[in-house]
Amino acid sequence: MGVYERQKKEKEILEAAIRLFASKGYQSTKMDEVAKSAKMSKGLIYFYYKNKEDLYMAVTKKAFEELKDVFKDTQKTKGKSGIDLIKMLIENFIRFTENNRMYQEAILNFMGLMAQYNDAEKRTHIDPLILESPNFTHLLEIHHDPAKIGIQIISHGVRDGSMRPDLQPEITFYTIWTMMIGYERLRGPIEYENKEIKISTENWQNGFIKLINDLLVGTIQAQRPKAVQGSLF
Amino acid sequence: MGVYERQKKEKEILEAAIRLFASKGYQSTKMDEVAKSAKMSKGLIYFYYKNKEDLYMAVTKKAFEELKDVFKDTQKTKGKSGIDLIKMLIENFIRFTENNRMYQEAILNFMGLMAQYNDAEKRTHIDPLILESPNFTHLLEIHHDPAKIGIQIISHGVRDGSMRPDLQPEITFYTIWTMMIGYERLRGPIEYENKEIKISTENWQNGFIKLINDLLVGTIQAQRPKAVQGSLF
Amino acid sequence: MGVYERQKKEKEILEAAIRLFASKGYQSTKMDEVAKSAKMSKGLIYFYYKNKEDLYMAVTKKAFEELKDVFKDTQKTKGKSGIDLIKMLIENFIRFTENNRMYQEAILNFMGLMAQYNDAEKRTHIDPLILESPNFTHLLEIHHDPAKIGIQIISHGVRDGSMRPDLQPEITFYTIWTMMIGYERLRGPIEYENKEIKISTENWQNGFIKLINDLLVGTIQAQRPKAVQGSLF
Amino acid sequence: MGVYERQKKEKEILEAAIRLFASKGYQSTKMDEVAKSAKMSKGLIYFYYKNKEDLYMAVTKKAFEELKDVFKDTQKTKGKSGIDLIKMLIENFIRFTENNRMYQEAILNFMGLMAQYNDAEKRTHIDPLILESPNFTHLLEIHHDPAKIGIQIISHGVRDGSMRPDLQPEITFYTIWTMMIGYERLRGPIEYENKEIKISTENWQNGFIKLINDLLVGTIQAQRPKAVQGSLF
DNA sequence: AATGAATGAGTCTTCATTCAT
DNA sequence: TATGAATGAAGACTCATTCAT
Repeated sequence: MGVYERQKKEKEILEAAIRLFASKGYQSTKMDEVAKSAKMSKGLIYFYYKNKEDLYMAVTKKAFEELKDVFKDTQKTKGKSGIDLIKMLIENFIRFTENNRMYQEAILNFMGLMAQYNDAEKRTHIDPLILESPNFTHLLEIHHDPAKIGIQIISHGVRDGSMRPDLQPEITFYTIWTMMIGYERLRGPIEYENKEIKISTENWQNGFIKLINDLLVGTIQAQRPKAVQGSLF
Repeated sequence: MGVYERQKKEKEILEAAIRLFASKGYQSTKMDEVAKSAKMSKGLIYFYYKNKEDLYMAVTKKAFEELKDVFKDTQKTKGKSGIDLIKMLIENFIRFTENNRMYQEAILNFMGLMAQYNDAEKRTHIDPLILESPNFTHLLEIHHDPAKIGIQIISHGVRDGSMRPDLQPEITFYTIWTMMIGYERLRGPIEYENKEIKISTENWQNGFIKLINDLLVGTIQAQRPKAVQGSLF
Repeated sequence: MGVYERQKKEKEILEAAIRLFASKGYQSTKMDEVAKSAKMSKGLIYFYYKNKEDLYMAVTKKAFEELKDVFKDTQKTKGKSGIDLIKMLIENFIRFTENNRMYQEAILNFMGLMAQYNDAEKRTHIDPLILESPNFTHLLEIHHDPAKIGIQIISHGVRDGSMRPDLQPEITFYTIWTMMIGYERLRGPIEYENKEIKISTENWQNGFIKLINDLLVGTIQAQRPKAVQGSLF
Repeated sequence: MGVYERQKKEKEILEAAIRLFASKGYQSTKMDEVAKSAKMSKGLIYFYYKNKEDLYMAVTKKAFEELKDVFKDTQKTKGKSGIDLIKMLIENFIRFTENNRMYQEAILNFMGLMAQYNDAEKRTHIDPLILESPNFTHLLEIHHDPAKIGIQIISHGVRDGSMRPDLQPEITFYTIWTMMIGYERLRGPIEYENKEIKISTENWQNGFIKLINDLLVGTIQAQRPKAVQGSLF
C-alpha cells in the first residue's frame, strides 16, 4: 500500500473525527462512532492514531494548518493596503470559525493547554497521553505560524501608511488576535433572545470591524478635560 | 438544620469543587474527590446538587456572580472618568482571571454552550443533564449582568467626554468584552518560550491597555493615500 | 458497615478468585466471572482490590499464609523428633498442594517474580501493577516465614539427635524446600501414561520421603573405590 | 525455496521468540514484536507456526531438546563414576537454567500442563490451541527423554559402586530431578536481601550439591534413640 | 512465499449515581 | 440529614489472526 493510500485513510479518519467532534463534542464522541463514520474498523483508527487524545491533537493541528492558510491566503491578496488586509483577515477568520465551529473549539482548547504547559507545576496535570502525542509536539512548533503572518500584515500596514505609524506590530497584532478569538465566543451571549439589549448579528460584526479599523487607522481625539486625558499613560 | 447551616454546606461543596476543577479540570475531578475535599460523604453532595453537571453549573454561576462583582465594584469607584473606569475594569478583570483561571474556563464554556443553545438544531446535542440543571436556568437569566454594567460604563464615558462621542455603547462594550475574553487565552501562546518573537508579559499587558485606550479615546488619524483610506467603510 | 462485614466481603471475593484461578488459570478468568461467582457487581471487586494483579497477589498472599500455617501446625505437634516433623511436614505439604493446586501455582509464580525483582535490570520488566500492589509489598515481607520455621525444625532435629549432626540447618532446609517445590511439578510427567517407565504414585511418594529421610538421618556409606569417592568434596 | 532456507527462517523466528519470551514473558511479548525481531512480516510467522501457543510450544520443545543434550553430553563424558556424572549433571543443569531462564519457565509450564492433561476433567480446561499444536503433541513424546538418561546414570552409579547399592534408579532420579527443578525457583527467595537469614549463592550451591552427594553415596547414620529411628518406615 | 493493513471480539477499568441503613 | 458500600453501563484500547495483493 502506497504512501498516498495511507494518507487518504488518515484523512478519512480525520474528517470523520471532525464531523463528530463538531456535532457532539470530544467527550461524547466514541471511538466506535469515529470508526463507523469513517467506515473502518476500530483497530484501524488506532493503527493511524495512538489514541483518542492524539486524534484530537491531529484535529487541532488541522485547525491550525487551515487557520494558517486563511492568514496566508489573505496576505497574498494583491493590491491591498495593510488595513484592508487586516479587515479581510477578520472577515475570513469569522467565516472560518462559522464553517468550522469545531476548529475554534480546538484552538481555544490548545491555547488553554499551552498556558498549563508553560507553568512547570501545572504541566504535570496535563494528561500524559497529550504530552506524548506526536501531533501535540508538532503543534508546539507550528501554532505560532498564523500570528507570525498577522504581525507581518500589521508591519506592512504601518509601512504603507494605511495604519497609524506608532503601532508596534507584535502587540498590535496580538491585540487584534485577542479580539478575533473572543469574537466567536460572544456569539452565544449576543444571539441570546431573552436579554434586554439586542444587537443584530450584522450590526455587531460591522461595528466590530469598524472599531478595529479605528484602532489601527486612528481617529480624531475626543475632546475632554486635560486632567483626565491620558491619566494612565 | 437551619438555612444557615445548609448554605454553609453548599458553599463548602462549591469551594471544594472550584479548588479541584481549577487544578485538574472538570473531567479529571471525580465526585469522590469533591466529597473528600469537602469533608462530606458523596451522598450529601448529591443532596445539594443534582449531579456533576449541575455542580459545574453552580460553579459557573459563582463565576458570573463574582465577575459581576468585579464590574460592579469598578463602576462604583468614585471620581473616575469613564475611560479610567474601563481601564480599571480591564486591570481588575485580568487580576480576576489570574486568581481564578478556573472561572474564565467556566465562563468560556458557558458561552460556548449558549451558542449551541441558541441554535435549535444544536440544542438537542447539549447534555440533558445541563438543560435540566436549575443552575443552568439561573445562569441564562444572569449571564448578561456584567455586560449590562459594562455598557453603562461606556455610556458614562461617552457622556463625560472621556471617550469619543461617536461610540455606540453596546457594540463598543462587546468589542472590549471580546478583547478581555481573548486576553486570557493568549497568555499560553504569548508566554511560550520556543517561538521567535517574544514579548514580556508586562509590555504585552501595558500595550494591550494602551490600544484599548486609543480605541476609546481616539487618536490622530494616520496620513495615508485618499484612495486607500476608508475603502471598506 | 463494620470491619467484620468488610472482611467477609473481601474473603468472598478472594474465594471466588481462588476457585476460578484454580480451574481456568489467571489469564482465562475474567473479572466479570469473579464478580458473578462472588455474587457481587464488578465495581465492588475493584472497591476491594486495586486491579486484577492485586487480586492475584492477594491470592498469593493467602497461599503463603496457609503454607505458613502448614509449617506452624507441623512444628507445634507434640512428642515428635525433628526427623519425624520433617516427614510430617512433607506429607502435609503434599496434601496442601493437592488440595490447592492453585496455591502451588501462585507460589511458584511469586518465586519467579522474586528472581526478576532481585535483578535490578529485570525488575523494570515486571508489570507496574504488580509492583504497586499493596499485597505484593506485603508478600515481600512474609514470603520467608515458612522457610524460617522449616529451618527451626531442622535445627531441632539436629539437636535432638534424630538427624545427622553435621547438617547446616539453612542449607539443609532449603534443599528440602527445593524438593517440596519440585515434587508437585513432577506429578504431571510421572503420571503420564505413555512413557516407558512407570511408577505408581504411592511408590513414588514413599520412595521420595524415604530418600529425604536417608538424607537427613544418614545411611551406611556405599562401598566404592577410594579414587572415586568424594572426588568433588 | 529449499528445505534449508525454510528451516533457517523457522529457526530465526524461534530465536526471536526465545529472546523476547525471556526478557518480557509470554503474555507481554506481542506477535508484532516477534516479527520485527525476526525481521519478517507477521504473516510469515503464521506460515511457520499455527499460532502464538504453537510458537510457545515450539520454544518449549527446543527447551526439552537442549535439556536432553545437557543430559546426553554429561552421560557421554568418559572415565567418570556415576556419582560424578550426577554431580556434573547438576552443575551443567544449573548453568543451563542460568543461561536460559526462559527454558526453565517453559519446562515448568509444560509440566504443569501435563498435570492438567493427565486429569480427564481438567484436560478440558486446557486451551484448545495448545492441544491442537503439533509441537505440543511432539512434546508429549519426547519430554521424558532427559529423565530416561538420568535414570541410566543412576543405574550406572549403583552398578559401579559409586552410589549406595540400595537405590532404586527411577525413584532416585526423580527425587534428584525434583531438586533440580526446585533449585532454580529458590534463587529468587534466596537472593532476596531483606530477609533475616542470608546464604551466599556459592555456599548454597555447594551445600546443595554436597547433600545430593550424601544422599546418593550414603553417610554414617546419626546416633539416635531406637524408639524414634525409622518410626515411619 | 511474503507482506502488513485490516479486523473486531474481548476485557479491564472507571465513575456518576443510587439507596439501604 | 448523612453515610459510603454497591451498582453496572459505558468505553478506550489491545492484539491474535486473517487475507487481499
